[in-house]
Amino acid sequence: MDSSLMTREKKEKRTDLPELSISSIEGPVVMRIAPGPSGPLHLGHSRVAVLNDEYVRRYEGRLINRFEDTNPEKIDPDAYRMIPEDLDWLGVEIHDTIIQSDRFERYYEVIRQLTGMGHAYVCICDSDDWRNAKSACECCPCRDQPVEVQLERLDRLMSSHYAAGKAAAVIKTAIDHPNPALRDFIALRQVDHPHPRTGDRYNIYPMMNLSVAIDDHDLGLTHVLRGKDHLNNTFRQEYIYDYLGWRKPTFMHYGLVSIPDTVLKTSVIGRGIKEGQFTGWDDVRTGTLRALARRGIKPEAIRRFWMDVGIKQVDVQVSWDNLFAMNRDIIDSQAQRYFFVPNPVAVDVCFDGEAESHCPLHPDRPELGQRKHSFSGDFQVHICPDDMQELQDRGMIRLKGLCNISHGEICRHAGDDMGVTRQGVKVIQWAPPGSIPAEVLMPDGGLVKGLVEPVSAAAGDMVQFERFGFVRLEQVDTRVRAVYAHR
RNA sequence: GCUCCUGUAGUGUAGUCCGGCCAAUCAUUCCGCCCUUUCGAGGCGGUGACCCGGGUUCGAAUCCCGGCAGGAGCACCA
Repeated sequence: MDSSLMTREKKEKRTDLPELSISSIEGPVVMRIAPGPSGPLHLGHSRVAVLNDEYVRRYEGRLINRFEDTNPEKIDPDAYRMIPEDLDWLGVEIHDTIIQSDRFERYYEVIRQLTGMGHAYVCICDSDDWRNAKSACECCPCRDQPVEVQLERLDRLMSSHYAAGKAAAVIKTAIDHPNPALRDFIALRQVDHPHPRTGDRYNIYPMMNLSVAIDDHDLGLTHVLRGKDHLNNTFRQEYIYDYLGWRKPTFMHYGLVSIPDTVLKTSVIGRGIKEGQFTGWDDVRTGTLRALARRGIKPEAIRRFWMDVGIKQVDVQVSWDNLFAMNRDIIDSQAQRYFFVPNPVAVDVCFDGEAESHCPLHPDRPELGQRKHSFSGDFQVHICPDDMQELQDRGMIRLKGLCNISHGEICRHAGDDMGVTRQGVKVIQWAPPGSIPAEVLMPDGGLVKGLVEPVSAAAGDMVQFERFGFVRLEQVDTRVRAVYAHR
């Protein structure tokens, strides 16, 4: 038996998410993620995906991906393709996919049913008046019309008799509910905007509280896990469950996520791409999963990160440090080491002899072999400006894996005694003759140019540029292009 | 304004339901030291927190009350 299914002892450390309440459900656990197809997924979205996925795996249940595309004005048609790609990259296993724009008839059926039961009405008041009445706990004139009138109006609404914005189907809750957010809510309205999937076949669209309640019920969801920004939506949706006598899933709400130092908002990124400020959905200045993937952040690190954060209702601020630490832990043993010299300056070294440098491709894995460079007589290497300064100040520096060089009137090979490092001589990376032009794309969008020794890793690999940071190689041929991940 | 949710180190987290083993866990950050021909990895050590005030109790991070603070919602977005 899976030990995680056993009730934990009081003093036992929690290493996992808390248990789901499964005593009251009959079949398997069914959960869902419900992205709006307005763009690709970003780091914030990945939390709900990972957590749902983890639960479904643990209980051997099913995970449904539901595209919530009931607002035709906010849809990017590419998102229907990009989101599954992103989920796949994250390692989230989807057992079923449904699209809300396939289900308009069902939503119409339910709103008609609710109207017939007297739980919904069609309001044809000015929307401001309706809202103002609500905030004063008062009904608008439409609310108390008899059911026959409401059904008639619903027919008219459905046949576009009213102009968009002039009428809406409204779910009754309690007009004097103490929480103003819960007094009557719009369920259905007309939107005159072509839908990328259904064109102009439908122009009556459900609001999310209607479609979500219906779908969650129809799909047999047992648990709904989402952000607590949906708390009031849950309360609204529960009215629909209650009116129709539906059994409710267990609702769980985790705290809000704030992610510093990055652009997350899909609409902002989309606009930025159109206007040329961003290079695309994978622009490293954004927090999309595509951007993180490009930087070499592994999906396993993201998963570990969200598991560590858990499902508490406290708001959290994402710590890039923590995420990077988890990523470093994953990639460190795989990443080959290379010398990259940013903003290189040449150093001519006076030498009459022969030497060969030896640096391991990975310091902890000698079996991977070494990078070797041979020297005979005078030679030239490149080092970065800070190290040049150090060489001048101290008069000596050690080229890692090769030799020491001294700085006087001219620079000289100064032997291979490693003991000098104990006297504080710095050990630096250097670019041998035959190095390749390289540029590293930094998280702020800037480019660091330099030289890198010949690289035997391939595009797509993570490598560590020693004393610079971990990068993901994007191009390796006559030049090297890489994207900075973290230190 | 109203309603709801939440307050443990810089950040994330454990403990809170069922009060004592909590002078509070783990990770990360930061600072030392060791090791290492990287500012990576590894090892050792250190700094650092129970929002405040009352109450109950022999005993409160944990239970109760009151403050305060933060967040969310009050959309014909999701």
